[in-house]
Amino acid sequence: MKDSIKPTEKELEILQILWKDGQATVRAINEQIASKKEVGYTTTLKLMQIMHEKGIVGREKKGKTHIYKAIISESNTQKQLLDKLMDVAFQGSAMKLVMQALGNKKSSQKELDEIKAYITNLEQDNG
Amino acid sequence: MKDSIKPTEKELEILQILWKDGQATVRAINEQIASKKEVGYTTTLKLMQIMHEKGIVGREKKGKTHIYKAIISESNTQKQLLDKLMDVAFQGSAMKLVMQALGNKKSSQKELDEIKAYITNLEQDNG
DNA sequence: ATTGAAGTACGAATAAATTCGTAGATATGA
DNA sequence: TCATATCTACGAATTTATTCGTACTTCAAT
Repeated sequence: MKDSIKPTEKELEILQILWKDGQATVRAINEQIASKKEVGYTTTLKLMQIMHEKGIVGREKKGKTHIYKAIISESNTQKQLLDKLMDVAFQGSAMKLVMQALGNKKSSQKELDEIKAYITNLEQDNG
Repeated sequence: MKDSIKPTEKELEILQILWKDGQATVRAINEQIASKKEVGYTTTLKLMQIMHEKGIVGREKKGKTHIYKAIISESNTQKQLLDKLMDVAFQGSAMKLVMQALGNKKSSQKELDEIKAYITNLEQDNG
């Protein structure tokens, strides 16, 4: 559970793809990223090598190619990032953060209902 | 409403103090920051000068001293940061973010109730 | 007027993140 | 086998953020 690594912004972009697809080659990831904004293949490669050094991703050799997958979990990473954001921008208050997030966006009735249900559930867990 | 400036982490630390206190001198801010972690006066000064150049903070001369205050609003900045986090870590879903935030922390009954009330309120606005 | 404490401006060192070129290794099909 | 397309490794340039030293200015108290 010790997961105090903080991925940089570009690293997160890669992680999101890995979380979504389960695993991927450098080329596959580079293609997805480059479809939004031009970026060289070796740039992505280097990033992934660094992430590997840091222990953020694992890899396995298949022929001459490496197949990567995320080592740190999505939810754990999300938790870390939320905690940090709470700290640096919401005076440490999770509630302020949640309210701002809810207010931000026109949420659909369905989404709001889901959240209420989720909260009710939390309350039951709490006792 | 145009507020597309993205403060860095250290800038945010300063902004939080300005939002909290309304206004402050470099010295006052440096003292608050330095109480957590040693940092030179001119470091804070430089940061605030840069923020001034960027238009993040305004200042007014009082004697030989500048009195600073935030130009960008707290809630607008929070919104930007949340949007970005949603993008880079929650596959763009506000709901995922909110649920994760709620689940993160043992929230008190009272806090959860506040949120439910807030949601009910939103629903009434919507429909 | 002089001096010292406290301010500002500014250049530059350092650190961290991002980007990419080049060299060399490896599989594959002609 | 040999050419070539596709990989990896790695050094290094660039960019952005952070930190601080030094020089100069300004106010206030003697």
